[in-house]
Amino acid sequence: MELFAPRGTNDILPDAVGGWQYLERIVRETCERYGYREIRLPLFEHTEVFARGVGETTDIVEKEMYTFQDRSGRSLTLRPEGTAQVVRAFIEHKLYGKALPFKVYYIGPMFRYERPQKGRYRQFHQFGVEALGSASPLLDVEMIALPISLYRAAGLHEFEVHINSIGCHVCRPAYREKLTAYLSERREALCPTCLERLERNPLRVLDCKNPGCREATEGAPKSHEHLCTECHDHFSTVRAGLDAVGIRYVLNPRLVRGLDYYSRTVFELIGLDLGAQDALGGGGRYDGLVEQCGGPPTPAVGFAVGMERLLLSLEARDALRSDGRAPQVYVAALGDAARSRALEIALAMRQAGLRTELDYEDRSLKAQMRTAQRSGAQYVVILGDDELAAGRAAVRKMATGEQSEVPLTGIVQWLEGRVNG
RNA sequence: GUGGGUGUAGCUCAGCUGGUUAGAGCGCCAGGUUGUGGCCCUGGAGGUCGUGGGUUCAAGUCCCAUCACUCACCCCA
Repeated sequence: MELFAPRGTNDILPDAVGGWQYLERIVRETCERYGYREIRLPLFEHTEVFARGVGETTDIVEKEMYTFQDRSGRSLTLRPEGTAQVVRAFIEHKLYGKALPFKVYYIGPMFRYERPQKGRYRQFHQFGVEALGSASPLLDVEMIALPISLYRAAGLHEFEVHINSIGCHVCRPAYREKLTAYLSERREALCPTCLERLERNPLRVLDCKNPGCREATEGAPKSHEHLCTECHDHFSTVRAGLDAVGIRYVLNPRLVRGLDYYSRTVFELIGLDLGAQDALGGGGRYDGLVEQCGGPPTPAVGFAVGMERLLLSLEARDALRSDGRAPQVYVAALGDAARSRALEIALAMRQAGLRTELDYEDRSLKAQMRTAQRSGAQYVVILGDDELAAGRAAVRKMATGEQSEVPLTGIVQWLEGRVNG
C-alpha cells in the first residue's frame, strides 16, 4: 500500500454513511426543536482564537493543536473545538446587539494531535450547542436535557449524567486557595503530573485517575461546598430544575473539566460501552469567556458531543439505524437492444423520482437478479427481446415473487404507484 | 510523547518445534436451470505472507529495523 489516510483520520465509506446521516438528522431535528439554529464556521482560525479562547495552560493548546503558517506567515490552527470560534463570531458580528440569548448549534470535524485510540481520533466530529447572553439556570438545565433527549431519540439509553459547580471569579480563588493548601500537605502522595498541576491548575488534580492521587484527594474540599451566594443559588436552581424534569444525575465533586473557560455548572455525559475514552459529551457555563475575548460581559453556556463516540455506543448496543436507502427499482436487461432501452427506461424513472439501478455489464439474468436482490430493490424490471417486441416488460416484485406484464409506455406510472419509501 | 498487542486472499482468520506447488469460511464470477433472486451443489479468479535487511542449504515461521493498525497511559468529544 503506497498511499494511505493520515493517522487518526477515517474514511467514511458508503456503507457507513447512512448511519452518519441518520445521526446528523437526529442532531438537527433535536437542536431545532430546542430553538437552536445552525451556525457554520471555518475549519481553521487564527491561532490566537484558540490560544486565548480555550486557555493557554490547557493540554489542547499546549500540545494538541494542528498549527501551521499560511503563505503570508500568519499562524493558523485547525479547530480543536467549537466554543472559542462561536465566541469569536459572536463578537466579530456584534451579535450581542441582537436578541439574546443567541442560540446556535454546529456540527462538523475537529482536529487534535493526539495518539489515536478507541473513541479518539485526530480528525473527529462533534456537534455542539451554545447559548450566549443569558445567565438563567433554566438554560443550564436545557443544555443538559438536550443531549439526553437526543441520545434517546437516537436509540441510546445507557449513559450517566455527572454534574458539578466550580464557582465563579468571586468564589473560585478562595476555593482554590483551600484546595491548594489541602493538596500541599499531601505532596508526597501525588504523582509527578499532579505536582505540576498543583502549581498551574490545582482543580485538575481532582480528576487524576492515579490511585495514589485519588486517595489523597478523597477528603479534599469540594468546590460545590465553597460557592458564593450567587453561585450557590444558581446551582441549587439547576439541581431543582433537573429534578423537576426527571433527569437523574450524579453530583461528582471531581468533575472539573479540562478547559479553562468553564465556570459554575459543568457536566459530562458518560458512556458505558466506550472503554477508556468514555465521555460521550460534556459542557458547562463559561460566563467570563466572551469578555475575556474582547466582547462585552456575556454569560453563556454550552456543550459538545463526540459523534464517533455516539456511533460507537449505538453500535455496541446494536441500536444504530441508517438513513441509507436501497434502490426502489432495478432494471435487468438481456441483449444489446434491450440494454440500451433499459438505460432509457431507467433514466425516465429517475427523472420521475424513483431510485433506480441497472446492470451495466452483459451479465446473465441470474446474476442481475442476484445483484438486484442484494441491493434491496423492491421491483425488478426485466427487459429482453420478447418484451421489446411486445412493448411490455416483466416486472417482478421481489418480496413476493409475483410478476406482471406491464406496457412500456406506462411503466413509470405503474411503478410510481406501487413503490414505497 | 510512553508502553503492550497485531500485520497471511476484498473481509474474518488457520498455518505444529523453519522444510517442496500457502489454506479455510464468507464475499466475488461462472455453471447446475440455453431468460429469473433468496436455499443447495460444482467449478473459477484472487496472495510482493506490511516493508527492508539479517541468520540458514532452506524463512509466512527465527533476529533486527521500519511503517501501519490497535488498546492503554496522558487528556478529552
